[in-house]
Amino acid sequence: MSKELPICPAEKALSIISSKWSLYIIKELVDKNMRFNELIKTLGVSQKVLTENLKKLEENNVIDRKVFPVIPPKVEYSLTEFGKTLIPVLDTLHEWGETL
Amino acid sequence: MSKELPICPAEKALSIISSKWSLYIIKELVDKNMRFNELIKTLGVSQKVLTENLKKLEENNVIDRKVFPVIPPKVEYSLTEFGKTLIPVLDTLHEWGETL
DNA sequence: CGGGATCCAAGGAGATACTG
DNA sequence: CAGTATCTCCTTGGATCCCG
Repeated sequence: MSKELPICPAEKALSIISSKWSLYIIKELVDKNMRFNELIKTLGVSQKVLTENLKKLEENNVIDRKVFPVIPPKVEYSLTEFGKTLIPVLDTLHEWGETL
Repeated sequence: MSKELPICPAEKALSIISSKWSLYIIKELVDKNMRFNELIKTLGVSQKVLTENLKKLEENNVIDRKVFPVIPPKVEYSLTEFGKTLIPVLDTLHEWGETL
């Protein structure tokens, strides 16, 4: 019954980048592609949480998921062109965070 | 046991603005001061949650809490000068959010 | 190797009653 | 009026096991 606030675009943006790992996932993908297990090892995140985060980022067209039909399986994640537009936004956050 | 990532400044920034209501609290305070009950009525947030959010924002020097020693009690919240530096950051988020 | 399924703990958020 | 205290969900994140 709380008042329905029109959802602010800034809130939509936050809903994408404010999960615990999305920031670091994106950071890893800025200058290279990464495989599922590479992200796990580099970030120290659990499989379940990484999967959830990747799925959410993919649904929002921030990252791309490329499956190589080989044995053993190989999946590479990368930033989409749209995802790259997020970088300066995160830089802004980063700069402000440094003043804390 | 997860790897201790050095906490990114961007993550610190997010920890401040990513709670459900902080964004809207700040938005209300951009152009005016607000009292506790005014925020409750305007935002439709519960007392407990509003209190928690305000306390967190105050601890991080984003908002100022001014108590007027009158009966009945009067408390006004406002953006600090530092808090105002957050506005362009939120604008950036807002703009990016619109492209979603 | 890249997940899916399940279970569990912790914290965020809401509703409500009470107080100086 | 401006909170505090309490109780109850619900959502996130973490750990583990399983499978093609």
